[in-house]
Amino acid sequence: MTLKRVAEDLNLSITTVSRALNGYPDVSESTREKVREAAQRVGYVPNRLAQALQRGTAEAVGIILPSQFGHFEDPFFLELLVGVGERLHNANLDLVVCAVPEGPAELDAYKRLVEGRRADAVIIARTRRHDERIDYLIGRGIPFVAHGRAETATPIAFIDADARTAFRRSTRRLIELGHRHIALIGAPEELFTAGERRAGYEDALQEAGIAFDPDLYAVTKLNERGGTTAAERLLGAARPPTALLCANDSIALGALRIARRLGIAVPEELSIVGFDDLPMAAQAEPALTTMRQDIRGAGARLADMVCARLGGAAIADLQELLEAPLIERESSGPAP
Amino acid sequence: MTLKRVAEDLNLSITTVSRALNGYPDVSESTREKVREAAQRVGYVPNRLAQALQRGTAEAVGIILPSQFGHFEDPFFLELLVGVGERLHNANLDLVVCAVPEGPAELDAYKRLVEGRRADAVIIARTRRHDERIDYLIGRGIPFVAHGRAETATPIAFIDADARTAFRRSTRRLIELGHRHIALIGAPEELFTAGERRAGYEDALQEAGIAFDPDLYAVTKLNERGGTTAAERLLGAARPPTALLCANDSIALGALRIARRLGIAVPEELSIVGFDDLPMAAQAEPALTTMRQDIRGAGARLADMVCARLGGAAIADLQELLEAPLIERESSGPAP
DNA sequence: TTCATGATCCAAAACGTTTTGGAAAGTGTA
DNA sequence: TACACTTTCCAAAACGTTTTGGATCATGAA
Repeated sequence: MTLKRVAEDLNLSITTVSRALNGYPDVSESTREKVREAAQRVGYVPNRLAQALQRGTAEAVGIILPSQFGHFEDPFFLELLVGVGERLHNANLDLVVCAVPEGPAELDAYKRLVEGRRADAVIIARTRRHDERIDYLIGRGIPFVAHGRAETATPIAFIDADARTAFRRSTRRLIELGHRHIALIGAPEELFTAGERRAGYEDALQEAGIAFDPDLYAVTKLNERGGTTAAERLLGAARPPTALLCANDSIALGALRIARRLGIAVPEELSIVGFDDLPMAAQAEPALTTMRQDIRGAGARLADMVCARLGGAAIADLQELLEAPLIERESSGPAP
Repeated sequence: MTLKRVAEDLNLSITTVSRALNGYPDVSESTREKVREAAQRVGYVPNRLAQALQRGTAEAVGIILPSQFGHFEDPFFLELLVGVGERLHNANLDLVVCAVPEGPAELDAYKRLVEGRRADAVIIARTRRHDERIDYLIGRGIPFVAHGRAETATPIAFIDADARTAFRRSTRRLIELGHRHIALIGAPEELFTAGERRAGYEDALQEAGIAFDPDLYAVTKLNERGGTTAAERLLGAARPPTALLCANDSIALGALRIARRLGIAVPEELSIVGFDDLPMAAQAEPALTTMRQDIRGAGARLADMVCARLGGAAIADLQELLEAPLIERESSGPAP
């Protein structure tokens, strides 16, 4: 059902029907009412493609989901997606999702999305320190908003958890509990957040006068398997740590499993702390101490920021750092 | 960069440029090469909105994600999404995602999506026995594919796990292990799959000459909390069951937690069986016996089916029932 | 020479919308 | 009456693509 048909039914011009429905003042109230009624009756819904073409804007934002995430990271992404999607829907913007394997295909997908005018802006997540996606987007002048920061020449719009502060606070708390041998299972170093987490950890160590010990530092993928292998190595060392700070809840859950397998009591012999506060963190046995991130809320803010960006807001006003408070549960306690 | 600009650069008509790029035979190889080169050089990417408008097809499929799923069900949906998305991307179709709260807004979102020509077809998941979404889509003649079945007057295209067979097999296995008091924590009865699961359970009971006992049947939401409350009630009864068959891994994990809290040993005193084989099922303590569903694979098939449907395939050829084999892990064993 | 044939190319219409720049008719004022 | 203004409407262009239905020209056959 098109505008033309509605216009013909009413013996009006397409122009008038269009303007009646869009609330222009140059159409009389009586015809406007007639048009509304007719449109309603025949079930007229504007063709968004035609609208978009005419307006020169797609009324949509794109997001890529890297399809080979480890399973245990998934809850993070879906939460983000739901947060973003719901808010965008309210703003009458569509969300176009591409699932592509990480790698060159990913960049290509962004290109298709925006240069093919399918999306006006994109959202990217899990930023790397040097992120070719961001370089590309900046180079092309494509509006985007990131979940996570990056090292870029020009500032970008982002929302991110203040992981540095959070990790400093958690480390300090562990020190307060008497721990001196605190290991960090960090994220892959190409991720921006990896540096933040490590920096926070080192900040607290330094404040307490504890030297950073490379043997107490491991790097691994942000999933459960990464947690198991890293924890296995750290806990098998000559002088094993009494506390394990993990970049991620998934990693922490993996560590928890290894501890159980090795017969190490948590938290009596070993404290474990995660990050994200995934729903399953509270369900773990023992319940996981972790730093909380409101992922769905971040998604909603991300959507708001995309709208603001499309509305011409300055990038400087679109940079948010969110608190990640420490939630102490059963997996952490005083040093043995 | 538009077709027009490329044409002007080359002193050719828009028609010729278009036809050159689209491989029509009525353009000479030499000009085709020139056009290709020029398009490449200036970074021409066709405007998909214009293409879509002209072709009368959106080249996209829609999917709704009901935004208030319980957290523990999420992995299911993301897996499905990734499976669908990846395959659609390969078919050069976009995936438009809407996140809306369940309820009337959901139907509205479908309407917007397809009547606004934003999507050519839609995918729906978690079908209900009488599903107003399906009625709507059939009524409007909108192509769709469902993950899950429904009771409809006309046949629909679907892919679904054969839960009835799976539950029959699992129940039979429990009986084989000596269980006679087997409880079922079923899904909300408006879901189509709820009936299937219960039917499979009852089939096996009947085969073994065991009467169905309403006191051993509970219904609950498909999430972890549902599992805890239902299990609490069932296990607190006068003659508690020795085995718990759950509609879902999430429910099973909730039940597992309750058993632990009540000091009931699993599997020595109580066997627990789930459904889905979520990644976390294998990680549970004890590892969960469950029926496996290849969710990502189902997503990929779903995408294939949508393409087939858009290509004019008959609905009768687009109905698939998938095996859900029993994966026996640590949470089930002989009856006490 | 004439005519059909093929090989290349192109103008224009169409998809459904929004917007521009009036036109027509009515109303009040001088 | 003549004029300006307001109200209400509309034709046509535009967005970027695909497709239809030729047009043009060279080639070879009759």
